[in-house]
Amino acid sequence: MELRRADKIAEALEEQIFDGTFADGDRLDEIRLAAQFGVSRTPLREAFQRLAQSGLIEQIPRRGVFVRQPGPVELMEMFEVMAELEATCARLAARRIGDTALEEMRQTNARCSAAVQSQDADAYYRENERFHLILYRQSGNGFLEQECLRLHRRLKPYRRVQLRLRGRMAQSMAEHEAIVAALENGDSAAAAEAVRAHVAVQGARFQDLMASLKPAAE
Amino acid sequence: MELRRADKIAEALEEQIFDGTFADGDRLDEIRLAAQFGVSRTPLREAFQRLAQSGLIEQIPRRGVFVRQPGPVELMEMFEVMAELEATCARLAARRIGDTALEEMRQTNARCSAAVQSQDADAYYRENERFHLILYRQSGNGFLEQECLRLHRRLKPYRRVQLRLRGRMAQSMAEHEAIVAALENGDSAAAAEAVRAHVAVQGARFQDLMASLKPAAE
DNA sequence: AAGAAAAATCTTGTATACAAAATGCTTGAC
DNA sequence: GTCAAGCATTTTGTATACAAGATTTTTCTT
Repeated sequence: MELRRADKIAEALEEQIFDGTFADGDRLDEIRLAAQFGVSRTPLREAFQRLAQSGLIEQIPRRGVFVRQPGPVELMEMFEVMAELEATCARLAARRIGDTALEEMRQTNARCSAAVQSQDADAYYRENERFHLILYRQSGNGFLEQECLRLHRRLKPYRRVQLRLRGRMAQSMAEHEAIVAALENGDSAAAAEAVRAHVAVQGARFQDLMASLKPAAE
Repeated sequence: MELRRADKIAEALEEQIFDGTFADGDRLDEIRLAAQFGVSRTPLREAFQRLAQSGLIEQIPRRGVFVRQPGPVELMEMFEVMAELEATCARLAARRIGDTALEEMRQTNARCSAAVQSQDADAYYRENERFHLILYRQSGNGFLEQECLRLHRRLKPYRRVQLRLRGRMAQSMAEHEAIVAALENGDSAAAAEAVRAHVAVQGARFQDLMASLKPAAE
């Protein structure tokens, strides 16, 4: 990456968009924000470009940049794609994963389990993320891994909301074990299907997600 | 999008990277290129950022930007992801596609067929692209469609190379028909598998692709 | 008073000027 | 002659100044 400063600004703005400081449709004022960050317009505009490429803001020529929060439909679409990408990871990983990585997943799962027992949502969140990152890596496809990370990051605040739901942690946990089992057996189809079901937002979870919009603070 | 000028520059540079004007590892000189395009460094740097986000160049802080052509491994990985994304489109489209879109695909295929008969590679390329764009759209998932378009665009020069191979047009044509047939039957699994096989680069095609690197001019 | 046209203001897009860091070159010492 | 240190040059990153388009306000006409 190029600019330490623009990077930090982009990250900060991203956070503020996620946590609801900026609502959908809000215009981001270059001058105001530049003053706020204590920099000139130049690095700020560079940050804008990154956010635009991530889809978080929309740049309209000669008009300015506007926050673009995903609506229910787009959110569902993103989760659908996430489920498919991760399912692909699982399908590939079932053939490519090694013993050490499998063991790592089991250990991560054990820590997940401990978090469920102690009702430690933060710990669960951390270990759950770790589980998924391992899955991406074990696809053996670096490009796929990067794409997964990108979308994973984008959906972060919404996933967090979901985990808050009662019973979701335990269910998620059980699904993790099914995934590991399928990977152990080298069963590509089963692994893919288990991951798809784990990630997809459907039925009751869809309603829950809808009820939680706009997203709560990180 | 924001900047008409930076956009044009980004596009032009992209073309030059694709067509081999800039080789892997080449440094892109801001001042030189700015003069060449008749603009200042500012819009040029904005163009750089876009290319960096697309993965075409790498920006190293305080060092400059360098062309980053994908190597064989990364290319294979990208095709693998493309195959999966398109397979997902097919799986979803099998349930969601309507009669008018199916008819459109058949007509596009007919024009493909005509292009094969007249050995018109350009026409085939055009209609083949159209076929895939319809598939993306018919997934019924706008986000997925956009992601597919992004990667499709990125792989454009390499796909073009492949079509030049003898017999590939006819084979591709037959695969298109299998895809349409599966979609007509509403057979999600078959449609996904047909598309995966159509897009994936494996066996002999892998060797051909490797032999064609670096990519030839558009 | 209402609507339209024109001017003033504000905001974005671009160019240039300035600052800081990295590279390369020169010079000196061993 | 070679290596290192310091200086000069080049190049990136940032700030500011300038230009052009968009918006708003004001004023004039009907």
